[in-house]
Amino acid sequence: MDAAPRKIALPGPPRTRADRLREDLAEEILSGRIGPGVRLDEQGLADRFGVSRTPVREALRQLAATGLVEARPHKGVVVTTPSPVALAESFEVMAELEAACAALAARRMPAGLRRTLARVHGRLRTLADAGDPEDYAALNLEFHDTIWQGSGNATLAAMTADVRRRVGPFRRLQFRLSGRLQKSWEEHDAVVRAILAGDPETARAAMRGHVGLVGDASADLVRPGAFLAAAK
Amino acid sequence: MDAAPRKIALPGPPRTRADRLREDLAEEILSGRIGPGVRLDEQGLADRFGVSRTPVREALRQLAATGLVEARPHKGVVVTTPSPVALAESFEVMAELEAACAALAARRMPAGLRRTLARVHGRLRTLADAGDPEDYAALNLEFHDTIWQGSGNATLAAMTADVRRRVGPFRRLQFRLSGRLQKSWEEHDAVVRAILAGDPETARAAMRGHVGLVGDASADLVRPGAFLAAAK
DNA sequence: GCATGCAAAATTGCATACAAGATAGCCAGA
DNA sequence: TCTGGCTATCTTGTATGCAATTTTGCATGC
Repeated sequence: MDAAPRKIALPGPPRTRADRLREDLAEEILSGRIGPGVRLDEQGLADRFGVSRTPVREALRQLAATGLVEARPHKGVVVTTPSPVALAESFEVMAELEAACAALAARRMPAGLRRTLARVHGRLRTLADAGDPEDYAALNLEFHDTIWQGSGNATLAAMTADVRRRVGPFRRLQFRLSGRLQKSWEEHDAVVRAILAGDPETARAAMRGHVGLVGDASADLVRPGAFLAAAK
Repeated sequence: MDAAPRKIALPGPPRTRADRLREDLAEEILSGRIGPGVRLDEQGLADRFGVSRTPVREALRQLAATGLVEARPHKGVVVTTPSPVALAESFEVMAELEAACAALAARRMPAGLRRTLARVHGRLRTLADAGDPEDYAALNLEFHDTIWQGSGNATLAAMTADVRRRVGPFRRLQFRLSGRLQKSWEEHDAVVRAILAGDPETARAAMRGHVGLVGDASADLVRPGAFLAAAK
């Protein structure tokens, strides 16, 4: 006999409909498929996902608690439209958090992660030379993730990753701009040197400058159209 | 005619049962009245608050999204019991956030807030001399809040206040310890001097040291009994 | 005495029904 | 024609009932 289970038993706990809905909606929002200001109709979502309103409401409430959507009593929920000021503040927070990660990493990043960091940094150099914005952006995330891990503070790492995810739809990735890849790599290089040298404050300053530049804390980095799309 | 409304019209929007439940439960958890590890029974809460399970569930889902409670499918909701490691990490995050606030405040705190800061600082001096831990703790919060506002970054200020609130139940306030008030005030003094002098990095370092000491990032600052109470 | 398996109870997840508040459209009057 | 208010409709908030899963208790066998 075999009777191999038709459904592959995933390791995770049995997931509920509301959980899946929450993740699906979050993904659609963060990917930009559902833009800021769009109203999320409960019955509409229920129909679309083939469930009742109850799990939809629970998913929306969780998203509201994380700030991804805004819900006002009896007035429905809409995808959050951050003000330019709020966006600039988020970028500044991100810069400070990333900088803190770098500083802590400089103090206590384990040898294994240091080697990983150096390796990723080296591969980024190749991609920068090749001028490949797509792959550079992907590996760039891994670069930062390595430093988050290197902070030795999972809570801080999670917060940093979360803020970065949230501002993601509003960043304009400038990697396509001529020379931006090279400049980014040089900024990375300063961060890597400081971390490997065990110099926290230099690492912090270098990282803050790097992130602050990539997502400069000014209104003009808002992705054009994001707010227009939000306007009803 | 008068017909004065019997219910005072509060400025806020019409609140829903789930909202009130969420706030009430959050308050009970953060105040320590509902300790870590305590199971939150849906029907029990519904009976206690005189509502049905539906708003209770929505409140619990929101609390779960913020990390105050943990919900596993079909297994109920329990008040989050942070591990000693997670707690230490949170304290470290708090120190970094407070330090970032101080650094930004040193750069751009408006004159009005600077005067407020100086005034609060002066009153704290009086309370420290008088050796009044209660009032000192209260005004100490105002001291920090002034700096949060002074950062000019409402997002950062909110994050910092939130982290502080969450670790609140696990801090052991050492203001009662002899000499602690004086030492705290001296640390404050270094922060205030750096902010008023417009020296961001000195302010950052001073604040990090201050917060790091008040809630020292080591396991022994966990309030004794918090985990014992959690043990079922 | 202890482990194992089954059944019943309890609890959570979801769907449906109803209530309350908000929005929109219409009609009356100026 | 425009304005004000009223009603109809729609959406959300809450309650209730049922389904699904977990847990508990007991009986049975070793």
